[in-house]
Amino acid sequence: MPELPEVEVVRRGLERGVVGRVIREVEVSHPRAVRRHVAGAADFRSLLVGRRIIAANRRGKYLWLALCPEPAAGEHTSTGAGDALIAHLGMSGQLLVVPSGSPDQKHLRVRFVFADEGRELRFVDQRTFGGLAIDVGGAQLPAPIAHIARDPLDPAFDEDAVIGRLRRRRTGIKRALLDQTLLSGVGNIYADEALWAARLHYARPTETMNRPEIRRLLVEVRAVMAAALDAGGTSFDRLYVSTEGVSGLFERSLEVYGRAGQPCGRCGGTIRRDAFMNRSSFTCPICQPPPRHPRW
DNA sequence: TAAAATACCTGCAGGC
DNA sequence: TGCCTGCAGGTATTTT
Repeated sequence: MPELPEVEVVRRGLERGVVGRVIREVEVSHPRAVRRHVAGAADFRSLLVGRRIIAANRRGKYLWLALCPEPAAGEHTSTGAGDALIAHLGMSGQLLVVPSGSPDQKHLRVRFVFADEGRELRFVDQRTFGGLAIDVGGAQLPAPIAHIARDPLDPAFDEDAVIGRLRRRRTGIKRALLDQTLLSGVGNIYADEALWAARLHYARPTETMNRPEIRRLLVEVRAVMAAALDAGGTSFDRLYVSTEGVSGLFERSLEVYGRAGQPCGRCGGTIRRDAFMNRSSFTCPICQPPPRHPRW
């Protein structure tokens, strides 16, 4: 599932594969893929044809391609300054840069053809939780994602401010980690991995945590994300791949996620799976004992 | 106002 | 073989 490291791998692939190129044609084959573009698929297409991509950016798990304010010569009318093509991969979205003419993927939703007739950009999404949209004038930071907090790998991440906000919450620590308005980029996999590394149970009430404890947790969040980034991300069932279609290798390094019934690599305890927020949490019951007064 | 619950989706595994 | 159920989970929306 794409979390911050996976999305960053994709962003780097887009930087290599599509930045600097002019879009010649856009085919939307599944309207749900552009449902967040309320003006519809035809408008989506008309805003993109003739535009040059000038940057590939990321905030948390959102990506956006900044578009040149001026259209390419002889092509479409400009819509004004710096629009943005926003992308979210959801659970199963892929942005692939592939040779034009290569066979369509089963769940191909949107195809981008470029004026240079080189490789195509394809948005492929099995479960259609992801999607694309245009934000007019949003090249710097699109309005629909302005509420997303900075991630722990962002140089402008304000750790002291995040610790303060986290301690004012009245909820469980994992819920807080997954709240993208508090800090972004953390999903179910890396939340479980970082909590294991910090020896914290997911139901630990945030208001009982002191500053050094939260700081130590954020160190582990950063460490697990950086290691995953080095490995090219985590892939399950090939639902996450890079823009070149390559799976990540971090699954081999997971300590708890998806390892219910197996021994903890630190203490030998048996890793357990609990239902949590309509999904799963994996913990070592010895390294991560539940708190006396849990907040789920 | 904050926190929690729910809806949105498809493919697959497992049980019967 | 075919049907059914549960599960995967990020985000927006609704409810408490």
